[in-house]
Amino acid sequence: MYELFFKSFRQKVPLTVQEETQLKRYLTPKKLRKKQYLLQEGDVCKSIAFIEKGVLKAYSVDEKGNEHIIQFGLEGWIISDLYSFLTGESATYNIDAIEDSEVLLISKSAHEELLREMPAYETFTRLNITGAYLAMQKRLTSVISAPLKEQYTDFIALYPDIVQRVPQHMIASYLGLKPETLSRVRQKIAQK
Amino acid sequence: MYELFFKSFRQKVPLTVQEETQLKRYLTPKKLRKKQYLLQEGDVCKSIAFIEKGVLKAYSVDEKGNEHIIQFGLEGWIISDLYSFLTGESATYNIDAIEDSEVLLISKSAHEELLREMPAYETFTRLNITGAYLAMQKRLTSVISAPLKEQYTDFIALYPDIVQRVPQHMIASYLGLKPETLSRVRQKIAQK
DNA sequence: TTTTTCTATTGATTTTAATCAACGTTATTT
DNA sequence: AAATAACGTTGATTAAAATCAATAGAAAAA
Repeated sequence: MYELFFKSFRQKVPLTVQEETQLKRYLTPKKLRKKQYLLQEGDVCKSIAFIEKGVLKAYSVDEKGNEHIIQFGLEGWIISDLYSFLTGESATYNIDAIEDSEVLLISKSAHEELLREMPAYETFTRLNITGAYLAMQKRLTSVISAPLKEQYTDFIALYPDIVQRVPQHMIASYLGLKPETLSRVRQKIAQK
Repeated sequence: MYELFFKSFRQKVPLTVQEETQLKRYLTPKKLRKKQYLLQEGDVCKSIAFIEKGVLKAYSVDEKGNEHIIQFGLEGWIISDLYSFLTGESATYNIDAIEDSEVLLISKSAHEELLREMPAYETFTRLNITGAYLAMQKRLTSVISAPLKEQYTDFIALYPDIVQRVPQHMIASYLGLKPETLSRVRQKIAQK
């Protein structure tokens, strides 16, 4: 249940056995059924979730009821409404499971204590957020500059596993377009 | 020349006088004329820049020669091609000055040494990148979900100072649309 | 199994943004 | 002061994506 978390941690920062034992006490495992919410818009985000197994999505819903997916999360990724988590304001995103999933939760108090008391955890956090920032910057660059076809081909090149496991209309939502449009983009790509 | 940097630092993390003195040795001030490059695509990004004065922009250029602005930087902000800085690969962004500007440069070796030796600096870095992440996430949400009018009104509400100091066609570029289109969006907003 | 829901595709039409071109104004340079 | 470059706007046209509607297959639930 904790293997992936510690593997991922050690890849970034060395960790002693004592630290691992200590750290484990701060983690709360949770299982999610497909479609189950981890967080609902309006609630306060009480924890960061490390994904041990499964696929989740974070998304907002507009006035018309359309979902806009801001992030997918797979095994080894972290998912959360970070703004809500850090500020205590109510969440603007929903998070739910696309498949049956298992996550490790780190509560706010756990997070703060770990940051204060375990330097390795701060480094782990810094590296995680840096990686997330770089990934998002790449995505944003693509959205504002690349034509649709490239955006989609870039996406499948970068995240082939997501394409396998997630329905197309969700990928369309992630790319900021309608399912019909993505279907047509795919058709055009296939012709060549 | 260093006031804003230390003010910004102290707002995030407490800093002793000794630490401040030590830190100052790692900072290299640099003045930039309007239009002067801080970084050119293809070069390796050798430093992070803290902006003491002025306005800069980071942007990519596509095959057709169009600029796509990924980030503006004002006083108190940090600007860099972080991916290039961290990996040593050549930069995909250009950075140049929109106004005459003054920046403080932190080289890669300085950055690494500070991270190793000064815990306050790691915290400062973590908080900076977290803030940048949250700002970019908000922007990305807007790009994939909001209609153009809202994107623009959100932008002017969030960054009125940028609107004052930066030509409109650059704001269009930042929003991922053509200057003519932004002009028409503004016209429609004004009618109401 | 049968029903229901979810999913991807296609067609016709409307809406939206890009493109191409021209123009007047304001800033910079020389 | 004159010349040049940069900037913002407007118009006409083309291209791209959203919308509305219908359909068929696949997956999940009853």
